[in-house]
Amino acid sequence: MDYSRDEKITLRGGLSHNGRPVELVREKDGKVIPLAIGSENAYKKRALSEEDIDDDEVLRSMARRRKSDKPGDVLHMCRDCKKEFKRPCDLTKHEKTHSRPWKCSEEKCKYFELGWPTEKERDRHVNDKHSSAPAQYKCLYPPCTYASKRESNCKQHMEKAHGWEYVRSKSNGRKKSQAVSNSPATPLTPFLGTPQSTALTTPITPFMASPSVPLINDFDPYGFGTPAISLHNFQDDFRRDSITTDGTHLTYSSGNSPVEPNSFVEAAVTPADVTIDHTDALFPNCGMGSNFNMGFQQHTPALSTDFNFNEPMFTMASNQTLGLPQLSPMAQPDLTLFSPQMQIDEGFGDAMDTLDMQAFSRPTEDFTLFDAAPAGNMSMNNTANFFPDFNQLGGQFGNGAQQFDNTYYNANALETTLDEMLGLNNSNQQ
DNA sequence: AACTCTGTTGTT
DNA sequence: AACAACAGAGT
Repeated sequence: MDYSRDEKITLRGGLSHNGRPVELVREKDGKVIPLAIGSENAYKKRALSEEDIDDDEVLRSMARRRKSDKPGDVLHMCRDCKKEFKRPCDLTKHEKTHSRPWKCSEEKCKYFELGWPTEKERDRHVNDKHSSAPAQYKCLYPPCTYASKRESNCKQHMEKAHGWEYVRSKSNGRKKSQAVSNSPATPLTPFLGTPQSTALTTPITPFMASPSVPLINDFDPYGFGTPAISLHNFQDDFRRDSITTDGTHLTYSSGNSPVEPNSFVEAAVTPADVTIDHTDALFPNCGMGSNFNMGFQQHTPALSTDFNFNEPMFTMASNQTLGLPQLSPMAQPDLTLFSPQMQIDEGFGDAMDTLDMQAFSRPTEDFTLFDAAPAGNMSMNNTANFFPDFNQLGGQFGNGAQQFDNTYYNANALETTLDEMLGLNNSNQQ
């Protein structure tokens, strides 16, 4: 390695300075570059067998800096591979790709020694390689039979193979397109249709939607079609921690992967531009885990005028009406533990009386739905009111005061909708 | 700062 | 094309 005259080699750090051992660094052009320390963890780029990165790689890495990075930004450099990160926590995360502390439990597996950078990756690996019944994410465009153990791959498949367009819940640094944020035109273009929920497409799903269930007109700009709802066993721990929609779909996702075949309520939704992201508001302390979130994201302004709150927001297939939003194509992974009695033309009674209700059988108290709350906030203390069928059957939610964040939606409008919904439950079952 | 989700990109 | 690994960014 050549060093020019404008460089200097110095000792930096030390436990009293930055908590790290003193290291030899090279300073050049205002940059501080740690010198190689003979680490056994020298960064191997993706392929673990690849050779150590060379100077070209360092330059490429530098070139990848974003334009938005200001010159004064303090970058945090990995001592092993010299990669830089804007946030310390990103460096911390990156360093895990060297230490790989999460080990596979299978002794014969190479990842028993090697490990994974994150628990999630380790779990995903176990699902991929060592699970006797790995979770599967299925393509929801019938009759496509694609399935993947990876949710992201399934999503990618549906986007590429079927033109599925959905609004990301995170921009990941990319600017949201106008179409997403403001214009109804693009997201509502009905071109390719929208994948149906798992309940509609997977043979294993017992709760098939009735083809005769009418669309909810104003909520079906995609021709999304028959709403359906599935009630899967609530057994094991409930580890999904979010349900989101993107204007077209609701999506469950899991806080831990792989997900055991948990059960959950699943439904197809008419694609109102609604994002559910604060499930705690609907399921306070009902045994689904404290991180189970569902909430509402307000309709995009341009679409709001089309939002007909006089129409039922949620419905379900069969003869049931549950106050549940319909779900998304990604309401996955595949759930293999279905109760045989969960048939479409049966009520919930049989199933709900048994283990399916266990998750709802927490102690509870009665509350008033939308009890006196400050304007703009809805305190929703009796979640069971959202699920009168459950309630009638003896299912109960735990109590817990939750609030919707009214920055996400128009509280009055939603309340109106919910009133309609509840009214529908009482008098308009299909 | 950890966790989470998602996009990008390398590898198979 | 699909799988896999990891980084960027939001919560």
